[in-house]
Amino acid sequence: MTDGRLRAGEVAEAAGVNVQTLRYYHRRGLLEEPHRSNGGHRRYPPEVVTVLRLIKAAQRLGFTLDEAAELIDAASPRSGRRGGGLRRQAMNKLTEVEQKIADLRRIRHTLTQAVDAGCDDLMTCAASPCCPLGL
Amino acid sequence: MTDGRLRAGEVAEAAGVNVQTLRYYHRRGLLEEPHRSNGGHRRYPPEVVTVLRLIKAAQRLGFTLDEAAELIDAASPRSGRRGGGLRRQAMNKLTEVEQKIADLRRIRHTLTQAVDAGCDDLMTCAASPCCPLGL
DNA sequence: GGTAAGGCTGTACCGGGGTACGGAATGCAA
DNA sequence: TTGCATTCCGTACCCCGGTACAGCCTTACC
Repeated sequence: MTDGRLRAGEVAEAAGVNVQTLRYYHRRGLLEEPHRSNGGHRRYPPEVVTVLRLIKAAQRLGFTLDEAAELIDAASPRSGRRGGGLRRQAMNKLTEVEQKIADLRRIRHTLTQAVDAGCDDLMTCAASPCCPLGL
Repeated sequence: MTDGRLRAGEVAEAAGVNVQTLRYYHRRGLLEEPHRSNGGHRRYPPEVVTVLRLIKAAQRLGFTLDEAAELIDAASPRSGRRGGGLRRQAMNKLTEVEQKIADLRRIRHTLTQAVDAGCDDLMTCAASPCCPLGL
């Protein structure tokens, strides 16, 4: 039946995910259950591939799956609370990312100090007053 | 018996970890099993608190528990392969941290673009040729 | 209508870092 | 010595993001 609907394997292939991952996303509520064939096989509309790509893009941007679900929900035309959702969440995430960068910079600084101190024995280093780890 | 040895709860309290976490670290091989009382209770030497603080510091620096175990092992005076271990691992981790910072900067860039685009409907945004998410 | 590829379900497992529970035994102070 | 806090041990469970397997069923194509 060439009705434009896709089988699970085709969706998975097109989106670059595992078929099991599709089921996992259904369980997690990230994807709606599609219509089934008489035999119980899922027949996906092609749009689901875009949704999957969105999820993957959100993950790359540091969103968790729950956050990705919220993003998709906020972006859904069927969602009552349209407008501002995506933008607001992206801005919040931007703040988180800034914070992570700052944290990592501090970590980098500490590691650099540890390397520069030529500190090669943690117990001795930890006991010394100049220990960059601040124990 | 005031012999300077600490009970599990005292160690946990001093190091700011859960008592269960001590047992977990023993299982993971991060902490040596200490001497036991006649009744089988662990009596820790005070130094173990420093080791725990080292583990926590290593975690803050982005090391996994396995890596922390290696660091402690490399730092132990009883370890045959002293010298260079800590420094080398710190340098490796430094490279990883630099990479993470670069990744986050790219993410920040993309998020900024998404916010600037005022994109508030993912499906529409994804379909547009100017979509910063690059779907 | 046969057959192979693909899909269905439930369940278990991975790794990382723990936390919780229950029942018995110990430790310690009054 | 009594009584309460603490610790013991094994085991199970948590979150996160999946992945794997077994055994059966459907679909698609020849």
